[in-house]
Amino acid sequence: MAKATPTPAQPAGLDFPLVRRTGYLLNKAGSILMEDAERVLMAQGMRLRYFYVLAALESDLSLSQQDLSRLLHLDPTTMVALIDEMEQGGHVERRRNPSDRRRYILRLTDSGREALERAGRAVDAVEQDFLSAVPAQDRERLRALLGDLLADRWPRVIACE
Amino acid sequence: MAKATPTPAQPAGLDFPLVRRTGYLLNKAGSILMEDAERVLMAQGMRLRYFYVLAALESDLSLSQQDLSRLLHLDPTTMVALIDEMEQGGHVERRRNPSDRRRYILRLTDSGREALERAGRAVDAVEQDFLSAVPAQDRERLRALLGDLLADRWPRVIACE
DNA sequence: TATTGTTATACTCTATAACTATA
DNA sequence: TATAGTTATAGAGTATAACAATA
Repeated sequence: MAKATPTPAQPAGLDFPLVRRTGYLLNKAGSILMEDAERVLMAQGMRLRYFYVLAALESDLSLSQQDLSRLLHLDPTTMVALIDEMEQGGHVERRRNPSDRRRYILRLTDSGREALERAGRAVDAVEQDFLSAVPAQDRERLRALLGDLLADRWPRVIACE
Repeated sequence: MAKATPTPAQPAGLDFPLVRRTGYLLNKAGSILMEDAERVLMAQGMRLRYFYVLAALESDLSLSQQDLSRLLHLDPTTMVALIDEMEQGGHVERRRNPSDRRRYILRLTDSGREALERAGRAVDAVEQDFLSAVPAQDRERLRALLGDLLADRWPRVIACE
């Protein structure tokens, strides 16, 4: 509110019709942020989707692989390979679920918890850098708006236990 | 402002730490919108990146293939295949640039202009549907915020000539 | 019969290197 | 020498189908 920006969302030096579409901007912002995060995490031997899995497992919900794949919108078969890599990296453990022996219960290891924290700090920095063009109040406003927009779009099933 | 939303960006039924990251929300919003648009455009024999190319060519800037690839952040070699398809579909024409015979000048055909309009309406509908969860004032606010965030991130070179 | 995890496989997308024609 | 466009090709990512173990 304090900022006087009567000008439209048309940035310096670039004028083509897509730039005035919220959808295109949303898409672009998301992919830029993803690429930046991926680049920073790579330096830690980490990847963005590893980070997503670690973050999802932080809440002790007894998630299975397919729970995870639904939650993160990844194919179950790619989740197999993903968890393979993360288990080999020592960040995640597979235990059989005693009450349904088809499923695993995935658990963070101590090393996984450390990696999560380290990656979290890196991703924080990337996000803050990206969002620094806008005052803090607007950053919070943006987060709230996005939360509202996505409220009905989260995956239905997050089966625990 | 009229809406009383003291609640954080934590949607109904889903609580895990990623959901409170603006970066994750941005990413998710962008990819959902992209998938929705792709699905709708498919029914017209259209694709989202065709639409991007058509929209970029609407402004008569004498863009070459590499201009386009820089503008849309696509590899020059994928741009070749892309323009091949669109030329075969009759939406785009390649003409040699007389002042630099290495380059093409890409032009919309009449059919391409029609396809652009039709696709534009479809994408409008998708965006409006996605954004309908939020009042019009906030939609405009969102667009302005995203525009500010991206102002410094647009590709440097948009050679016209 | 349905579901979880798994493998093998095919398909799409993207990136790399080498070539041509122009500059 | 450098650049625009092109081709061939390799690599990553993703999706499909079939299977074993369990429910």
